[in-house]
Amino acid sequence: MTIEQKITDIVANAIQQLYATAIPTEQIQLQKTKKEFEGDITVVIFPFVKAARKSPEQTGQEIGNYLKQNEPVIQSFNVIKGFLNLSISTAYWLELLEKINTEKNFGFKAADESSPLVMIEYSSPNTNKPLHLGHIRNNLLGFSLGEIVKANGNKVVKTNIVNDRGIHICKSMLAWQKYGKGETPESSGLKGDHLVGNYYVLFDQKYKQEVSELMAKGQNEEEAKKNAPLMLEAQEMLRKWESGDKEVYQLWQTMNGWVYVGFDQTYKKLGVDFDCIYYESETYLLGKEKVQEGLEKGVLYQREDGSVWIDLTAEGLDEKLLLRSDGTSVYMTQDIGTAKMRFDKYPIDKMVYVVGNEQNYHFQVLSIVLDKLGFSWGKDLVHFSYGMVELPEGKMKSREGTVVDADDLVDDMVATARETSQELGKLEGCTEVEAENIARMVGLGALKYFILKVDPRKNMTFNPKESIDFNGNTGPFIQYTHARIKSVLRKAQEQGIVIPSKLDVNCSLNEKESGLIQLLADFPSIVNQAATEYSPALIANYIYDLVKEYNQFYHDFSILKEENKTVKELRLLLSENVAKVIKSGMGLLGIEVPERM
RNA sequence: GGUCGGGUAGCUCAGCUGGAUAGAGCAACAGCCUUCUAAGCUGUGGGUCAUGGGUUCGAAUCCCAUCCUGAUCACCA
Repeated sequence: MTIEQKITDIVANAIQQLYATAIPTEQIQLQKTKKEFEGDITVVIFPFVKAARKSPEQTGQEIGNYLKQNEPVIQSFNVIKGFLNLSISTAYWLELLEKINTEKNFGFKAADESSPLVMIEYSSPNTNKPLHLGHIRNNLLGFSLGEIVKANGNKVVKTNIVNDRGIHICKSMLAWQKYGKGETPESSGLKGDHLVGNYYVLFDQKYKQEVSELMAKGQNEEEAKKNAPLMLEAQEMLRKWESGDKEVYQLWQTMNGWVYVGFDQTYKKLGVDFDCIYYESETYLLGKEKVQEGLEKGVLYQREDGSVWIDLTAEGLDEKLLLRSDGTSVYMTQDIGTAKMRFDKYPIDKMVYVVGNEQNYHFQVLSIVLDKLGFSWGKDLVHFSYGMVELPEGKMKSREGTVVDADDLVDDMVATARETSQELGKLEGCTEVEAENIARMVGLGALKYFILKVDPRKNMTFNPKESIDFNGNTGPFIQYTHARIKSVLRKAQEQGIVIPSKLDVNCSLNEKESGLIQLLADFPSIVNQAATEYSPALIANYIYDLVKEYNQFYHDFSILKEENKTVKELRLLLSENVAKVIKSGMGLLGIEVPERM
């Protein structure tokens, strides 16, 4: 039972005793006491004044008195306006810290056999271009959500659906075939995904040329776009692919292979991974089957031209296409097939799709479609819908070359971290390998934290001209604090100090210390909230608060030079546990923390 | 036009299940290293919380309207 629950109960009793009124516990509002007032926990009195028929101040006094008499943990109180500020006893805080210290995975719940299985789909790249900043947000959010859901006692399966087929893939294949002169990653030294991406861009350029030529000859834009030879060729290529043309298929395999090697490097660099990867080329046919089933069941209907639709007007939505008139599949079809494949393999209790908010409508429809097709989890699938990453000028546009490449960005961040470390002379005495590993952690930490600290639902702005900060509310600031604590702990060990797990009950506590313990104690509920709200940002902001508070404490009080032994031990134990929570919290964001930096 | 988001300091963002004088960081300026890591700490300036109404003891937070902005409404993915 937490102190908050305890106080809530006693406040309810107090109101019952003092005013003979039963008050629902939801009406008992507790909050942390603001810094400028004395106390740790504050009870908001306003909701009770009606029952008390007294002024807020008087009511507060009466309830305060009752609490103090009936709960030894409450040491003193004061009432300011309608707020009852309670000071909690030192003994309570010390015990709380001891308890936190005993839990190695403090704040985390372990999953067992009977835990629900949550599948999280994220990343979901197209194989025609390299990953960019938008994908980075997706990948970081997906990975972090996985960690958070896991930490809340669920089994998690991370999955990825690779969009490896379709007209867009054929475009880069065609461009390579026509203009590539046999270029390979080996021959050019380019990363495979970048190489393929170049041909996708090239296709677009050549295609635009053709379109404008046709328009010059008198065709309107729509006609020209349809009739451009390159587009016709690409479509022909897709048909050949679908009919299993050997040459096309081989080209497709070769080029996708290049891309996968590139993606794997990027994923590895980002520190994200998957438990199972699906490929659209392997699932889209299954989707078609499932659509046929739906047709037979009468859930779907076929038009005269052979196209298959679902009518969602009863749900307030439109009619939605599931199969084209020529029998080829669309986006939705593939999702249905992938869903079936996953469902066959895993006992999925909850499915989470990490996909941008531009696809809100798609998932609204998908949920209903899956439900109608008989997937038990279809109805309450979660579309984790996150906002776009925008540049100061607006949306990133690959055709205009304004995309921020994922590999470049990570490399830049690591390089900046490396330079900063050198400038500050922080890594003297480290081996080159250690120094490089720290630069990697810090550079990546800066990028990851920058992205994850903002509310995922909101669009965010990234300014490539202003590099991501390393000071203030940033990943490196948090990592730095962790390194600092570790440094103190190392020194303590060198001095032969053994940090006790039991503290002297007579140990005194200053405000920073009790405040830190109180913050530490919040961690489990933050972890829980992050899962129910699907928000890594909550974790990020919490850790920042904790770290900010710790740095003030660190600045104001010395630890190893403290003369009072019990106080010194307390501060060490406190520091150790702050480091522990920093590390596990950052772990939930997929951010590593160094021992020194 | 329909549907769904978003509008908080010069900039990037917290706060949004209603509670005290709306918070951080960056940028600017001024301080703090013979003391456990200054990637830190302290201070100053900076706000009609888009606008107008409403509900309430109390509204950045809830409701309504308006304005601005984004996404979406494809036989694209």
